[in-house]
Amino acid sequence: MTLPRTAGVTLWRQIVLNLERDILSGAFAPGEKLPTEMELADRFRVNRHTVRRAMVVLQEKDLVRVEQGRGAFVQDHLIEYSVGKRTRFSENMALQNHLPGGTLLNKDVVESEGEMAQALQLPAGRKAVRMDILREADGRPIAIASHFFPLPRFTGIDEMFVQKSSITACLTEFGVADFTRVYTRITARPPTQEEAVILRQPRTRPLLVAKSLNVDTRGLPIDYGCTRYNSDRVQIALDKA
Amino acid sequence: MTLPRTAGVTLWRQIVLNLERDILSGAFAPGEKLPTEMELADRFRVNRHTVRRAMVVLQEKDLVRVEQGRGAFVQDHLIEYSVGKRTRFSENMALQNHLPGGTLLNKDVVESEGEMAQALQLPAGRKAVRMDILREADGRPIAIASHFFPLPRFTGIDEMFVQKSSITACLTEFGVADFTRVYTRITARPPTQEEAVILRQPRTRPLLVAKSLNVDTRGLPIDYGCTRYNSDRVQIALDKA
DNA sequence: CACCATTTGTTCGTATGTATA
DNA sequence: GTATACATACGAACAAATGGT
Repeated sequence: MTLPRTAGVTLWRQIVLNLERDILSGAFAPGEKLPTEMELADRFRVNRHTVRRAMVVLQEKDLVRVEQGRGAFVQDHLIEYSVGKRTRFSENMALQNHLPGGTLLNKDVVESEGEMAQALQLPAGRKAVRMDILREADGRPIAIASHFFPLPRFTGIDEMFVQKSSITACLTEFGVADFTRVYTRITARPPTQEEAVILRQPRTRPLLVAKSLNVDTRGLPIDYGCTRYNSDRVQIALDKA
Repeated sequence: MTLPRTAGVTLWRQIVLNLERDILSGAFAPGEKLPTEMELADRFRVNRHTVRRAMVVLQEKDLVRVEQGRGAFVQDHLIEYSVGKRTRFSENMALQNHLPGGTLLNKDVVESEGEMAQALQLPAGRKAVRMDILREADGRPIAIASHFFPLPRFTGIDEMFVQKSSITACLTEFGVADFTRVYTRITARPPTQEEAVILRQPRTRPLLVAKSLNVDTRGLPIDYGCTRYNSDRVQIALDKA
């Protein structure tokens, strides 16, 4: 394909429009790898730099994402993770027609310490159950959630989760009929190697990190959590509904 | 300093406790560079691996952040950027005793297109004013905000911002007595080279990206924005107040 | 642009102590 | 006691990112 070099539109802009059309029309499917920059340069009969200039624009438009050494990929549809007073993982996924999943990666009893102790108002010396859960949607990993439940109140919740595989269901068993989100604080950082492997994402893509506290109906803290989302598949939504 | 190798505490854990104490006591100030891994290894008379192991733990505790090729730094206090129905930059900073600042980086008139057009409900062919603003707190850059105001309603708002340097004040002049946040969607991605330079951050540290829509009291969309926060200095807070 | 020193990141291999069956 | 498994600790080399010349 040879692009007209006479019209009032620069070559790189024509390439942008061309690829934009192909992506939006579905000729390149979401998640699919685009041809390499050299292949595109050959196809449009231009220099590779001209293609690169177009790719920068496509990235700004969130239509593609480029990974050094791997290639350019059509941006996947992002799962919207809604955060509000009543945030429940399963409900959240169901609302968007995603099949929720959860695997217990790790469980442990830890000393009260640092942020976790402060959030749960745990005095020094008291302990908490830590559970690391891999969150999945449609069979694909989307987040690693570390939850801390204060002891002795929630003794055995880890064993129970293996059975029920739902935190909400477990809490109900412990007499927590309802709970609400007190706060959520969101940051971003690169993943550790382990996190990248578990979430099946390149180390160059950041994590969205949400730290949150849930309390029961009496206002007692019951669950401090730190959830690390794959930022290629998830966006956090705050709708004022 | 030689660490006891006989006690019931492993070497790397002793190093964690040692550095933790020095950071919390202020012996290493926030933002300061720690000694290199080799220097710490010499100081504690251990192998570099043993120091690295301790650093992993300190990172998990959010006490330090490590940058390849540069070193390890004591984690700075994070500015909390609160997001809610009534989100105003200046108020937000003032509440936390930060001195707010804003510089107009760039202004432009753009065709309605993509997400922006959809959010502002702008038909094809209509235009909008785009303003890129560098947000600062205490003189340090914390975010780049791109705002889109629909035309013709807000003709000249860019000129006005140069005078007033406050979006809220400009909107008041245009008869917008009050406005509210309809939604905020948060993602994360690596910065472009330009963004990294402007925000004075390494390219290895991610941006927090918040896309948001504001409407006036009649529910008409007036401002679509895409704000890119330096994730080393800012965390987004959602308090249920 | 290339080149270099500094610093962190990764991967081999090796040795040792400490539980546990 | 012995065998096995696992975590701890050290050593050397190389890769990758950064910053300066």
